[in-house]
Amino acid sequence: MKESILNDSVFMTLLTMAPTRTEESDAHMRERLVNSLSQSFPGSALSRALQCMQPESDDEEFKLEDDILSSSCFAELRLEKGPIEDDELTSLSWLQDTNLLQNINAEEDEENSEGQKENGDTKEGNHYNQSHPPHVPYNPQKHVNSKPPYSFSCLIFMAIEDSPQKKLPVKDIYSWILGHFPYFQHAPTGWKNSVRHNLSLNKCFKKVDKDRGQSIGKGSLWCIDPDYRPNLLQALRKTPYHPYHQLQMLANPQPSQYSFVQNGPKPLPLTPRLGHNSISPHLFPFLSKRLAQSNCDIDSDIQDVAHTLVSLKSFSSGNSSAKSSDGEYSPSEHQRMRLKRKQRQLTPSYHKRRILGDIVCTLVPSEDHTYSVTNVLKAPVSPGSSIDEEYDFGDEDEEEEFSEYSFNSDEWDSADEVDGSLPANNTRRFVPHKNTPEEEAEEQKKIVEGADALLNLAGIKTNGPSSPVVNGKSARRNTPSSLAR
DNA sequence: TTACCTTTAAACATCA
DNA sequence: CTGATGTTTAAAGGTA
Repeated sequence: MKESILNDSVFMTLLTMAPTRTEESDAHMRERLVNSLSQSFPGSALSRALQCMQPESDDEEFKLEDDILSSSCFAELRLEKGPIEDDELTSLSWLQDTNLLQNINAEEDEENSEGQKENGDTKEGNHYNQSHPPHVPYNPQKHVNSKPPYSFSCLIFMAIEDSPQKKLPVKDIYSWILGHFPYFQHAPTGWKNSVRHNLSLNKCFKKVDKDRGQSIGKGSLWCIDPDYRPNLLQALRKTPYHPYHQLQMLANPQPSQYSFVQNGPKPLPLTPRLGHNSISPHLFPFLSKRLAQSNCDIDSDIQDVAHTLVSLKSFSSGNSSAKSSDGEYSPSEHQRMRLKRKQRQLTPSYHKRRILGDIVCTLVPSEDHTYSVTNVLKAPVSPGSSIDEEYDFGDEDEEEEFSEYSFNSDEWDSADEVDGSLPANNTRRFVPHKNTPEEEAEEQKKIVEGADALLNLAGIKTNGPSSPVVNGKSARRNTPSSLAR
């Protein structure tokens, strides 16, 4: 299954989080990073690229082979090792985490320890209702004592989606859950109440009008409200053990996973176990098929972003004239436009409403599948985040292309609003925003800094602007939210 | 701290 | 009448 995107957060992180290491630790880190990643992802483009990226000397500026990066580390990494959940890439600290360089090839140890833990559970008594440990891939058939990491909404959604008719009576929803999540066979009976409670209160589910000729006995058939189906898909996508979660273990190691004990770091696996948690066609024949249909290929986004960043960096660092006398960076207009386009596509306001197949990407959890979710799809536009403003390049030609998704909340013509609430049809007018030359210069500077950051993260020395260093760590780690402030 | 979300429990009504 | 189903309310815990 080909999925996942390099989302706005990732992009913003790459653009803004300039890694800062000392020269000594930089070379050391690079070497260890290459070694560890080569083991974790043998033969991957990432490994090859990292191998190629080892500079011959510290003072020799490393030349990046565009095709290596653009062809692309991210893309192949995802294809080989499974797609990556959006949020997982937001933290690139794992690249700098020295723990990453340790404890390779300990997967079997964890499997064993997990097995021992489970045995211990049985010895010590059942631990039902325990949440599944975050660092262990969840297998519903295996971890029968662990409470599934899915909300009841997701369970119901999966059950209904996994049915041929996409509608089920409560009884069959029970059966599906019991069949796919044996945990509930021994769980307290209250879960059925919870299922009914969810069906009743959650707006994502609705009863099918009873067909007179079709008697199913007591009760009604339940189905997914088409308006909210994308939200449920998105919620499912965000669950911790969704197939796109695999690199989470690498990207955001749980504290317990890498916690140091007195005798040193406990060896725990870093090698991703991919495919463990996939929506298995075997377990979920209809669901897996439908989810697959809901995905889209956005590899080109990532490749374009990487390629454009490299090109921009190459331009700015390799061509001294790229920086004009007044301090403004002048990347080629073409590249700038491409980057802008990608940037816009990856900004929250774009993503907030960007529909990937059937998946609507929301940043607000309440828009996923909550009881109170309102008119998410019926309101295709909403006030954009200030990130858009921050990264609005003010190009009018491009504005038209993206005005549907990105806009500034301050720029709304609020004539339709009476008391701050959206008008009934949620239609609002957009007034294009124009940046001042100063803003544009600042944004261009950020692009170059971002390219620097990306290359630095890959262990490539650059001559570009860098962030201040404080104790070996970046003095300022920008996040999309901090940028928005 | 607050607001919101999710889960759980419970009471009650309706229906087959 | 019984049990399944559906609705509603409330409380507790988690999270942003």
